[in-house]
Amino acid sequence: MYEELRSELKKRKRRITAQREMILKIFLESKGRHLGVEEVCRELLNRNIRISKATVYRAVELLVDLGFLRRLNFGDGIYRYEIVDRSEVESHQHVICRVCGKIKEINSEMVKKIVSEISEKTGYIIENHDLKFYGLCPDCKRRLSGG
Amino acid sequence: MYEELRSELKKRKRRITAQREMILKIFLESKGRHLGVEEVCRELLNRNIRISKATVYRAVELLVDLGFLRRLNFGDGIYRYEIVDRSEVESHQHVICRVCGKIKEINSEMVKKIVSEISEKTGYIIENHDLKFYGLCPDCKRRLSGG
DNA sequence: CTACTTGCAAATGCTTTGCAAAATT
DNA sequence: AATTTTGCAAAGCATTTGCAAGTAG
Repeated sequence: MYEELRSELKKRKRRITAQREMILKIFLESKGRHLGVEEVCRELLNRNIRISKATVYRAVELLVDLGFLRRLNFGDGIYRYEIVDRSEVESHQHVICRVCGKIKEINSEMVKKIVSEISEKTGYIIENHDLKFYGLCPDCKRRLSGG
Repeated sequence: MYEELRSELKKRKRRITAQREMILKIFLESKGRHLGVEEVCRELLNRNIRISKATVYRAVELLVDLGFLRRLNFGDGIYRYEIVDRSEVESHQHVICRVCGKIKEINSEMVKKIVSEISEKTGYIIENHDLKFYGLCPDCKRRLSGG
């Protein structure tokens, strides 16, 4: 993935820097997590690396542009990012527990159907989607009903 | 709807005020639109009513709590709100044009199926969802390909 | 009269930006 | 050497909050 980052940067005449590679590394090593800028900085500090917040903001924006990250918005006022897995054929959706905030990723078989239904009904070309489901995770369900 | 607002406010021992009713009125008269706080203030000013932004923020939060409004997040850093139509049996989804920003509401028949699929697969109790589809609307499609 | 609500201005919190110093090409 | 990137501090912007004055019950 680092090689791909380097070649993308070259293609766009942007520079290869240690900061950009480290930030991508954090995401590669945190698969399945959804990190905000603050958390990226914390992960970096855990590895004894200090990169300024401004640089992290600029790097994640660039990484989204280059297609390495996807920007997520769970409605808590913080933009979070996740790595885009290029081997992933299907998209995934997020299921979020309203009590503990835990996020599960799933892969519904129905999504392709829904997308073609919508594009037929509306005439839009659907390029992208953002599907979130909110509710109670099994643990919180148990905790709340069990006592 | 105003009567329902009054009775909900009474039930929760919150006060009935002209500001709260006016803000609800704006939404009732803007069905199908997705207003942010700034736009609500502008609509009020169009009617020669001045309500402070702080009050609008507090009112929409209350109206969401009471179930009259739904908070939306289209990822542009602004919370928008839409009226909750209680006669509406089905939920609706938003289809957003990435060029002109136009938002179409649709009602997919597949949503119920996807929700039950997800709740089976994950064990979550799904209470709510937020489904957005991004792409090109027919107009922008024509404009972009046609020249 | 009491408690809630409003409006203002200030504060907050995330994100962006200007600029000089540092790093890449 | 030229140009981009970084880090810092300041600015920006939507939203929230403290508080005195106003209003509903």
